[in-house]
Amino acid sequence: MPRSFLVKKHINSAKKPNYSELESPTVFITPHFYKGLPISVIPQPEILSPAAYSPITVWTTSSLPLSPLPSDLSPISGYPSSLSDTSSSKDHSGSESPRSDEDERLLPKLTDPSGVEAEKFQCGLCSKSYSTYSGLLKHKQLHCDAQARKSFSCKYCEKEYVSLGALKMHIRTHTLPCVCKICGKAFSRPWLLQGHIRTHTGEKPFSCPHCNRAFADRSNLRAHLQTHSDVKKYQCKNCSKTFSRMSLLHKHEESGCCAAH
DNA sequence: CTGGGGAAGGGGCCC
DNA sequence: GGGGCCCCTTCCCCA
Repeated sequence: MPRSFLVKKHINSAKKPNYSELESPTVFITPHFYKGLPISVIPQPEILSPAAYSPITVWTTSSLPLSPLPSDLSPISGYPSSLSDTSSSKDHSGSESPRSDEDERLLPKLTDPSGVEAEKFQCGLCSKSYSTYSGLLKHKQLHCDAQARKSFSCKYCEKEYVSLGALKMHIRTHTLPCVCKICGKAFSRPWLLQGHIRTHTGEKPFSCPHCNRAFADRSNLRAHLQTHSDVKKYQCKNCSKTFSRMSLLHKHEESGCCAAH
């Protein structure tokens, strides 16, 4: 039985990214094709839209909450309403609604949680003030956002990145363009899919030099090699006991060793 | 309960 | 700048 607990499956439609909507050609790799063929991921036009890469708007009024932001302003437009739950990053609903007039009316209140109707909208970068939100928005788009383009925010979750490339890489974790043709599981990167396909083929290219065990994943071999080592890599600060894995050390600490000292 | 294996996520680096 | 790879980390399961 393959143990792929962490794979984002497309079986439950509630969490299934709509690939046709994303216009993202998926990458199908079968074991038959896998060997010898380079794996490429076709860029996804949808995620290259300006909305996906709107720079972070810097609010120095210290009053504007992170959420909700108007969809046409927020760099994270379209992400689920349950922001506080980080797991929601996997729950991209794809429901994007254009900002309504009501949203526009709500904006001044968002900038002023004190309850006092805000009269001014101040630019966090140059301190210029505007009587209307749209005025501030125009100003920022025309003058000041260029200074804020150091940051790129994901449209599906609240994560931010300093480079467009890093953001693109991250967005793949939402769009999952690499799909296993055998079982339909989707992955963010081709080599993740490759590793997954090894679970189907049984291929284990990473062999332990100390025993006859082989592994499909290099990191798992590395973890295994620790079991051959007398001195484990991860040591408890309290009892000096060593562990082959950090997760084991964490388990040990959580089990009460640290509390007992 | 502990240790280890399997599978996968994701950031960073290098070409 | 993009893709591939490396590495670390996490999670779950099982013996």
